[in-house]
Amino acid sequence: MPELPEVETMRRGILPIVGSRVVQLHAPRGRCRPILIRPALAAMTRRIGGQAVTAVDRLGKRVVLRFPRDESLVFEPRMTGLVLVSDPPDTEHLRFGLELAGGPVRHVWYWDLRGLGSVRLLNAGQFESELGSDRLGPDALAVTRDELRDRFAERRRPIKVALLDQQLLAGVGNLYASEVLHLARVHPERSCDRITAAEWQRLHAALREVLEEAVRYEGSTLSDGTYRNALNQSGGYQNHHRVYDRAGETCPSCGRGEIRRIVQAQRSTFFCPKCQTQRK
DNA sequence: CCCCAGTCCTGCGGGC
DNA sequence: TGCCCGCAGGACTGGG
Repeated sequence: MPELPEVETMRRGILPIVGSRVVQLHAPRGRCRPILIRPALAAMTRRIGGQAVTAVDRLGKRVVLRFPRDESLVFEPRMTGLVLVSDPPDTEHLRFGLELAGGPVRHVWYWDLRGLGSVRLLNAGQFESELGSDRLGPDALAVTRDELRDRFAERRRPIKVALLDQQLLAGVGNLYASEVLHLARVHPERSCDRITAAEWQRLHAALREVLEEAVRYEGSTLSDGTYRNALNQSGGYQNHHRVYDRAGETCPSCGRGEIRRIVQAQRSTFFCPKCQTQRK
């Protein structure tokens, strides 16, 4: 499940396409259901055909290709999407392709096993209304400590659940939420309005530390093997998870607690009951 | 404001 | 050996 580190790795992998022109768009037809591609290829071609990629950005968990006239091609991988410049894992789940000229890269592919993701071309107005600051919080790697506290502190929701809310903070998903809370020694069920100043400080530091380290390792490839970088290679951060998917193991921080799995908002949370205390 | 269940989708692994 | 079921969870929706 691509979160900030995985999507940032995809973004860096396709950076060499900046300056290349779009020759043709492709929508390969496998046997699976089509994903959301909007607008249809003909209209998309009219708007960006022949145009050069001016930048490759990341917006939370999305990869954004910028084109002239404020057009943005937005790849949203959701659970199993990959943005690739090399051959995809298979052709069956290949969903979208961008044929390029004038640079080192011939194709950008969008591959998506489960097909929950999407590829959308947005003009400036659509981009602002669908992905603007009203809809998406500050990036988890750019947020300041005060901003983090101000946006979260009044809310009466468990901090783990709040961290997954992209409107509050963009980029954190289920895996890194558990990792960040563990490093910050904050219990996942703690209500935001009961988190202390010292804990906001630790949370802010842990966000940076975990996400930056995960970016250095090019993200996490879980046992399902789905996530790959733009060159179809596995990430390395899965070997550095402290709690995620490690229920029953001994906590690597304190060496005493046994990592527990609980369910919050219908998703797994992993934490150490000894390091991460519910009450102060 | 917050919570919950359901929805999309596919592959995999547990249980029988 | 094969089949069914549940699970994985990002983003969204509808109802309480």
